[in-house]
Amino acid sequence: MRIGELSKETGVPPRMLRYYEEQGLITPQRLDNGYRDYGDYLVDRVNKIRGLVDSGIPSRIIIDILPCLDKPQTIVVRDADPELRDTLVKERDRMSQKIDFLVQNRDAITQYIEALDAAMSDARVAEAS
DNA sequence: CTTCTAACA
DNA sequence: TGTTAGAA
Repeated sequence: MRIGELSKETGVPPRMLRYYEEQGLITPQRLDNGYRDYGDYLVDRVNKIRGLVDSGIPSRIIIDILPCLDKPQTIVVRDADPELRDTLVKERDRMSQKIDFLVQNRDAITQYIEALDAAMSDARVAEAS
């Protein structure tokens, strides 16, 4: 598929899809006319990349994590970089923190929705009488 | 009409 | 990141 379709499928603007490529996150094939040609499997990959990017993980780290996203998790570590490990641990902890934050907000919203429903229910009763 | 690159705001 | 230019 071409960039427009992948953009619709993933919700990632074409501008960013080209940027991902520039960062080495994805390497689409090229058509005879020079247009980028994305395989269907890239839809899933782009969504995962976006998830990582949205989590605030720098692209250089994402490039290293990308292999872990592929189904066969045959992760072969050639260079055990202690600095990278440290960075990833920090990023993972930030993610956990963000998740906890989201869970709290979700619960708060859920409670508010329940209060809304109750209020609407009361209003309906009042209007009926 | 869609995409490409490069560059500006 | 959005947008715009001219070209394919």
